[in-house]
Amino acid sequence: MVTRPPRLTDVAKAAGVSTATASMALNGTGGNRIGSETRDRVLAAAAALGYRPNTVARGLRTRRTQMIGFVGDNVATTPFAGQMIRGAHDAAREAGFLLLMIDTTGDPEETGEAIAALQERQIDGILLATMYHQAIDVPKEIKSTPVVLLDCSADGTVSSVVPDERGGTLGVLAELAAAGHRRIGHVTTAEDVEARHIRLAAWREHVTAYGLDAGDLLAESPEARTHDGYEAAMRLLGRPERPTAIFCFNDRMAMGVYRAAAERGLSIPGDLSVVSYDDQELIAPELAPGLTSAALPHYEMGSWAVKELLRRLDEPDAEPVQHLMPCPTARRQSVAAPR
Amino acid sequence: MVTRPPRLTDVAKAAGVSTATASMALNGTGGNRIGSETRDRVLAAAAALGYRPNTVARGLRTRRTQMIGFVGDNVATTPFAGQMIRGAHDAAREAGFLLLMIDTTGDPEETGEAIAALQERQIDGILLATMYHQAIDVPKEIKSTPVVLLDCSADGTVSSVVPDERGGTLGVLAELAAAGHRRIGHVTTAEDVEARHIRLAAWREHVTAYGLDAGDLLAESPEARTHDGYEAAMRLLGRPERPTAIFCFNDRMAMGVYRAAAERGLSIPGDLSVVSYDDQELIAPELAPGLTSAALPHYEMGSWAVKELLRRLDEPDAEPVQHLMPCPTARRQSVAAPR
DNA sequence: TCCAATCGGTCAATCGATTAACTAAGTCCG
DNA sequence: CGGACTTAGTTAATCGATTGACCGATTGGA
Repeated sequence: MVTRPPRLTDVAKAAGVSTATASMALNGTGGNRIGSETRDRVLAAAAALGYRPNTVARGLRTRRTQMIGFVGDNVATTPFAGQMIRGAHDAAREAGFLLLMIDTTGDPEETGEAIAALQERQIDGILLATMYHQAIDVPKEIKSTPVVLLDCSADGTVSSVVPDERGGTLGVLAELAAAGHRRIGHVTTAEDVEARHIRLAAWREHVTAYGLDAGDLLAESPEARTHDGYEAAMRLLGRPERPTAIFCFNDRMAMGVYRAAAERGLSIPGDLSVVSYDDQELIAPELAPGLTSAALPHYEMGSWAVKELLRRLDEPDAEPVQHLMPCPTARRQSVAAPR
Repeated sequence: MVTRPPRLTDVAKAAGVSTATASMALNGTGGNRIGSETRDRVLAAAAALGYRPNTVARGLRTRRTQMIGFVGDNVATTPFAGQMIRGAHDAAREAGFLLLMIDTTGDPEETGEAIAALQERQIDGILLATMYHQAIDVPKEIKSTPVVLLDCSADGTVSSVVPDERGGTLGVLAELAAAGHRRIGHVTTAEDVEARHIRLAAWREHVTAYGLDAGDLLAESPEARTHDGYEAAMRLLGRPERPTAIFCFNDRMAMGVYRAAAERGLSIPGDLSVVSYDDQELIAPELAPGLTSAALPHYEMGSWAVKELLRRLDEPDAEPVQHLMPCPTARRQSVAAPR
């Protein structure tokens, strides 16, 4: 016998009340219109029947689906920023929301379609996430739907959260400075991304404060892969007056720097200290010696974004907030005093 | 002026027909009851108004939400199996479905709650995924909801897809055999997971076929992290008659094996060939030399699972299928002929 | 010529909740 | 005693689509 799941009507009938009463009793709405004895009867009936509200029906009536759309460019599916989803997921679930996820290639048209698909499903709000910190245009498809940007920022008309790249950079550089380093090199990518610019600028500021020529200490490669890091480091370590420490654009490049150091016969951290950015879980702690790295607070950003979104659902007219999330330094063994 | 999105009524009015007609025209339902001229008028009106159906209302009526629940234990949020989601996501989207994701810690009670939360939302089916290939009990909460297991298997009453670990193992071992290796060691974990058992058994079968004693060639560590691989390899390479090649339980352990080889003064692949399992994108291609590894077909499994689920939505009485997905060998530079 | 089938639609019930408007009974107080 | 409140509910409209039942006008066959 196929029994369909119980409806509110069934609960109401079992408790001997109207569906209106049952609804109010279960949801605690309607102020004090429901007697406590009646409420108990309804609750008991619901429990006995194993009643679970049909949120589709509820959503139709209330225009709230308790679902948040998560649109990301390769965020969900690449190893890098998964913690962003985890953070969003946890914060959402805590508030009784679920994440409806769409991953895109980053193509604006595709993003637009994704947003439309989510809006058809009447999601309550949208999280727009990118894989790397960057500036974007908010798609015009989002008109009335509340939105929060994750790891990207726009024109200031919507809330957003991005990592505090400058703070993170100064953090790991301070680590080196505290160990006594002055000649700190930088190995970076030539790609035109926000992260590169900010990290580079913060590093430049730091070294020029010591009166050093940043040009002597900078090495750049076309991309940010292991091999690019290797190449840049080989060049940097081949210069007449080599740096005593290197700050890498990210952990992947740092892996290449480790390789280059080994090839040049330099031990880390004895001959060369290395710090980096991203604190990727599959790299930074796994390298030997463990890599000191500024952590991208993916989890915290995801969580913050959901909370901000929920806040805006309650107060649609609140001022948009541009949030900078701190990047704490993950200390490991790749830093020591220079020889 | 806040204009609410157009409803079917608006389209019908604009086209001068009833909502019934408009609905049928837009959905192509009702056979040939709609004249082609009328249909065009409706379509034009819908396009002009920018009409998008409210899928919540539709879902209430049709009992189909075009959403699939994805329940995973840390799957979504760890770097490892993200491609599983990607595969499921793409296959779902192609069929007009979206993924409603819940990540759990693997705790059965939590999983039960996750399933209930999804069922409340009237998802059409559920994908139950685990991070590593393992046997599970299908939660009893899933009664009437169609379900497909991803990277895990159960009692055969539901469809499932898991990697063909045996085939994958034999694949990389064949690679070594073709290069001329006989004494092939195995570095593995002591954890009680399906993957360990199958890979170990396939390896044992392979080496005993040469009349070798598997015990001489096996080294085990408590877990499967880099350091565990390092320790096991150090022991294995310290034995009197060391293997000419090592098959590692996974890429993480292989990283440790690389380190051990370097420490013992053995070059890869000159003195020692190494093959592994998982083909993790942040490890296998990034090591030097690139690591030959049996790839876990996460994407394909995710995609297969969704297709199977959709099939079962159409034919609920179809026989459940237990699918083995092949693990192709990713060839790199870590294999050469023995000295 | 007349009945039945076909064509091209419309009407109204329905999915399962929420909630504004209403009601009936009891209470309070001048 | 009577009007105003309070208490504890009920009735019925509503959200926006889908779809079974129905209907009037043609067409076709006997």
